[in-house]
Amino acid sequence: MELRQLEYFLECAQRGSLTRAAEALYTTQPHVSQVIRALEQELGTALFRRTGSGIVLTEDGERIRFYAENAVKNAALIRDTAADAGV
Amino acid sequence: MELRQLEYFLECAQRGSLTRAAEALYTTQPHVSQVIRALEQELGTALFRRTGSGIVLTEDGERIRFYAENAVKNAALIRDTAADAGV
DNA sequence: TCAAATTACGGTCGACGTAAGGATC
DNA sequence: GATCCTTACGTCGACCGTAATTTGA
Repeated sequence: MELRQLEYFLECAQRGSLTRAAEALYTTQPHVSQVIRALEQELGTALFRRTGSGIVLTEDGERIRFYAENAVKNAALIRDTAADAGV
Repeated sequence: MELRQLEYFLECAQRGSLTRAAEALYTTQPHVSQVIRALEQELGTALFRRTGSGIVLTEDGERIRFYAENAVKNAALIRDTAADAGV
């Protein structure tokens, strides 16, 4: 598991679409699909249900979302702390 | 920034030595050195002071440590949540 | 049938190891 | 001079993009 995967996951969860997430992340939709799928395989559970017109969080996905946000937020705090220290 | 870098950082901080951290992480000491250095460059600040007989956290390093622990802990919670869901 | 996701595949860049080179006590 | 960290360098695998295929309303 890596932070980038979690960032991709959160963007997908927020937008409800791999295509929109890919745009927001400045990458391609197949790539987002690969990253999410790798995360699901690593965790051994589906995070989204594919609906044919987008994606919807599964229960597992919703449970994980909070922790993913925390992890990403703490990474941001690290960057902020380092930036403040540099000033 | 990636979780693996933060895990390396925490192990180094805890052991006070790149060599010991490398053993604990099942990798080589030059690799740990590279990872830490890349993190320091990305953050634009030194996290450790090199003493010739090990390493010591700088003030910036100490400030960041707490957030790194939080990020890694939340990643662990994600794994736990997924594992419980699988049961 | 059409939009959205998946699979296949290839190039390139980074992760990681080995070997050699400083630095500090 | 022994021990620790750093630099240099090579290889192999992963990341990410393009193209083709599949899926579901």
